[in-house]
Amino acid sequence: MEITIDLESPEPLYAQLISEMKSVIQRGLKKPGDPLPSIRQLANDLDLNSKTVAKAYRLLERDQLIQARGVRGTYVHPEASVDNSLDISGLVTEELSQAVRRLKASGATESEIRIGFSQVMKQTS
Amino acid sequence: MEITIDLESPEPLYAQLISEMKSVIQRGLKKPGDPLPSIRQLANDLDLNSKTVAKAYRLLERDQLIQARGVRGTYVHPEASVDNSLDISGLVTEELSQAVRRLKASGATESEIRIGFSQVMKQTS
DNA sequence: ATGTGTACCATTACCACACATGGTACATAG
DNA sequence: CTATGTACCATGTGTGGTAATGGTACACAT
Repeated sequence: MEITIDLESPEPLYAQLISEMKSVIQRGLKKPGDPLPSIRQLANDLDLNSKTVAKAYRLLERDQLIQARGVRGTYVHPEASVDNSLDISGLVTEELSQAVRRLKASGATESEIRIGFSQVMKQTS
Repeated sequence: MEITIDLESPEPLYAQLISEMKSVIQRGLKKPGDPLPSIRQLANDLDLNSKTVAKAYRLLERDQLIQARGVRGTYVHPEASVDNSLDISGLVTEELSQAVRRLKASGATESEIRIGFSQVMKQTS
């Protein structure tokens, strides 16, 4: 699986793992339908906690790059888009920067925007 | 000025002061054009730091509730709207909750939204 | 000269959050 | 029976931001 994790990097471990997995899939080392190592297996190989690997798998699945078939294991998504069309991270940045730009134009302070944001996140949770 | 500040409250001191000032103005205890105590004076009376009072005054002025005439003191804004029409705080909440709602509908996690938000705030500053 | 609003510099304390870890448990396909 | 993904419980650590403090300085109206 040619995956390396740098414990010294400021980049979160789960994020590193996501990048590595994306790279493996997009370079064709693993093709749609191919089985992937189990969470516990990969955690053991990379010397990571299983929860960390599970988090990476969970996000990769939501981005349509892998497919968790429950008890039957995890596989590369049958329609894994090499150019991930639904880039949720980019969507988040886009949507939020528009909102922030509008608010600043209305005279809102950065502090107020931060405070309002945390309030909104408290309510909706 | 009948203003009380609760040092034990989780509510920030400057926020408490803003609420109290709004109450005083909207109840008509201070009418448009009336002079207000100076920053240092009020800070001394309430036993607060002058920077804290200055912060409250600064935000109140931006909301058109008071009017700072520089060296000549601070006064209740001539057109202090009892129902503050340009409620920036409300605008912030409105705009942000819409954005958050859209993002959640797209499958974004609360964590991702928080991360994206802080990234946006870093860039725009 | 005095007091005004304002603008910098800085530090301290606190709190929320992300990150990562560990343990346990469950239903189920093989 | 074994291993799978998943879901809870919990803990510790580090980081970043807010809040509040203090000091100093400036231009200026009275």
